[in-house]
Amino acid sequence: MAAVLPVRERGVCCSVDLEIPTARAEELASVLKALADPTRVQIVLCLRESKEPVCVCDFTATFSISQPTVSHHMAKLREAGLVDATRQGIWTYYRLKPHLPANIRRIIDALA
Amino acid sequence: MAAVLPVRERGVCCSVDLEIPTARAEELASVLKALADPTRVQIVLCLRESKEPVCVCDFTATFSISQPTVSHHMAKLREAGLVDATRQGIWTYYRLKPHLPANIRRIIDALA
DNA sequence: CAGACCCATTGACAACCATCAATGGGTATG
DNA sequence: CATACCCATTGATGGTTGTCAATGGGTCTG
Repeated sequence: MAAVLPVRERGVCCSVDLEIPTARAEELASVLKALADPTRVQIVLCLRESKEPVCVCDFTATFSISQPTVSHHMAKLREAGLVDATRQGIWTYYRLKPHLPANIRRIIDALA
Repeated sequence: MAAVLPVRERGVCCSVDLEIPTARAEELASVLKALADPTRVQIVLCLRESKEPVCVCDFTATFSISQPTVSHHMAKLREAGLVDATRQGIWTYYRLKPHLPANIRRIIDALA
């Protein structure tokens, strides 16, 4: 169980190999930030499950937060490129963006 | 391509079915929050790749941030239950916690 | 047109976050 | 013992975030 620890020499620290470029890490972090809220997790999972786009007013009816806050959350998801909005009459419908990058899709699937 | 939108009636909004309980959404959000930083993404991916635990001083040598900031990031990952620390002499080694929940593991794997 | 409805934006505020300088505690070396 | 090293904590600061009240712009119904 106790992992064997590397032997080291005082005063000698080695740079670590980065697995991904910094720019990519920033992209990923921004997507993760968009998902890092309980309400947005619920919204994304709901959109993932729904075959049809979902109307904002239903989200407003579901969560115990104000309508502007729901709108704010939808905007966050939109800016992160995770969702897609369509207006029809007075209603705005959201869906998960089709053809999300595979790894983003995997993250979302892992939440369910 | 244009998705078919549900027909609605004015003044009638329906609560949406939540896919997961609120408590679980909060748990997931807290893990996502721990991952939602470029430096921490790099750290986690590095730990994921490394067979041996990694010494903090190497992270300090890798990123262009101060030592207290590195320490702060490690603490965040620790509090989120993602990593594990072992002291040996003057060194502190971190590794991904073994036996992470499968879905958390899947999220981390999706970052690579 | 008048009113009701849906939604986004703005402004404000408290809470949180990433960062650093300074500090202190623990550990090895000479 | 004195020094050097590694790391965590504290305090402070500028930036970001989640939230709401207020507002305004669109859109439909009567």
